[in-house]
Amino acid sequence: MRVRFAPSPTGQLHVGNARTALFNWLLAHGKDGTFILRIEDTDAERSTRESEAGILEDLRWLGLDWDEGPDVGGLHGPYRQSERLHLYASYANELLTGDHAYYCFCSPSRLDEERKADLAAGRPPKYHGTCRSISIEDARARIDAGERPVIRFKIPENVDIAFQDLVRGEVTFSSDVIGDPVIVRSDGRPQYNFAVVVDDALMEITHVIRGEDHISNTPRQVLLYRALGFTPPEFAHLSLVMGPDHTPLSKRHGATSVYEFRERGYLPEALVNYLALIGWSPGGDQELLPIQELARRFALEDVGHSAGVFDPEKLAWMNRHYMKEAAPARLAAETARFFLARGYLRRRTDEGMEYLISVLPMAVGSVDRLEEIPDRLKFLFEFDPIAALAREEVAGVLHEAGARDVIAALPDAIDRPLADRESFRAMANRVKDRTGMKAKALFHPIRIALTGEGGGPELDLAVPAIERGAALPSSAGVAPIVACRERAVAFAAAVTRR
RNA sequence: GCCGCUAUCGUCUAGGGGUCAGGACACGUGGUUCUCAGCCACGGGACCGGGGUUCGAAUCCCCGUAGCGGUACCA
Repeated sequence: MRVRFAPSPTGQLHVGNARTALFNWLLAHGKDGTFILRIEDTDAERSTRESEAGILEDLRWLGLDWDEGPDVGGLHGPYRQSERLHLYASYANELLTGDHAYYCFCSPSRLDEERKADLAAGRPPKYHGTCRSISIEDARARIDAGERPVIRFKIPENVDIAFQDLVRGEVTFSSDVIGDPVIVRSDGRPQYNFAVVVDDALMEITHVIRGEDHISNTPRQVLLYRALGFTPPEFAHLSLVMGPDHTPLSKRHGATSVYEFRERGYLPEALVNYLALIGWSPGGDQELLPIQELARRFALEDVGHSAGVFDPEKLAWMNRHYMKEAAPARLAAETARFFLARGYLRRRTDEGMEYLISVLPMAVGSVDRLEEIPDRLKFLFEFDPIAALAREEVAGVLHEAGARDVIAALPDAIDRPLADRESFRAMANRVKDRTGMKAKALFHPIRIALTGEGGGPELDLAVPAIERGAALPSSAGVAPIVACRERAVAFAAAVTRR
């Protein structure tokens, strides 16, 4: 089995296309097949090397590695259509001499008028076949005289073209609704439908798995295979991914490219797992599955027929799951950039990374994305009693019975750094004895005094983290962290002054 | 317009002539003796409409309707 993913390098990798790539990859890996990456860059105006590089990077990030492709080579290369132009020219010529194709000199404006007339008359708009009868000798003479024709493929009249779609079953089109398609443009570049057929045939692709938007291209491709003397591959058309309003997923729905998801702090395994579940079900009740297991269970027969809505909430849920599963060291490596951006980390040092690793677990699992972690841990690096008390969330706690007493008792109770859970608990007990406050009435004021926030990670974890951070030398490259005692003093003073 | 594809909770889906129509996300309620988040438990919530076939249809067939795709010298 040989499958391929064939993106156009005209922008970032869209999650819908990533899903197509994933399904191909899953099939290849579940069936011991070969996964090929081919770059469809015949649209010279829109294709760029930058987006090609970006797409390759995104695919690798997702873990969708390929066996043959533009960068790794292979026996069926080259793997960029722009480097295969001679092949298309040669096959176009074959079609021309075999009377399966002809030169067409019709002007765009004439074509446009015909199309409008067809539409107005309620006919399917298609090429009228004006140039079909021009002999190849006459055509060559006109070319020599300077005209620049396109080459069209002859669609036989009045035949049904049927193919077996591995996800949808038999699909039939009448050739009468298909006009003779352009296969080579006037500038000599091949048109999509033609290039794909030549490439898929030459690359010996056995299963073409692609988006549903290609389903109506398939009949003309099947005809092309036959005219070229190739056996058509198996086809499978995947339904498209939609936005919540059931229109094609686009920028106005939020993030749509793999790159954006990566930038926002989604883990690749979360995106992969989520994408696999749009339009496919592994069966059973278990949805959280590693990519290898997805591959093991994947079957085209189980792929759904209808379009799926992309649900960022469910992706977020999966991302939380995978963040909790990820090793802290990996998480720290992935998250450091966000801490750097916020200034919480001034540079990457071993000591700074160790600190990150120690504090990350209390934040992970309560946020949707890595990007949100610094905010969840903001209390470590930013402590400003005045600003905190200006917020209702914090100031409101002062009205709770005994809150002011607890806050006043705090500085003296913290007679040494609260380096671990036990010393924090012991300190809390001292305040409890002194003020008579307990449970919420005790801990809530302690929280605002020590963190400046009304909510946040468990104090058992948060307080020792503050003290560990405060003990860090400046060489650790971590933004200065104020110790608990100092915090308590400053906060109590701010409350009194108020 | 024409051609094609599609149709189960709000969303992703399982099921596929007789099921209490199952699960997940989201939502609601409660719990988790510091909070938010999380987590746990419980709960509400669906077979597009109409015909047919059948003892019986969400399931098969037909017709509607709706959504999507195509109808390019884009891919």
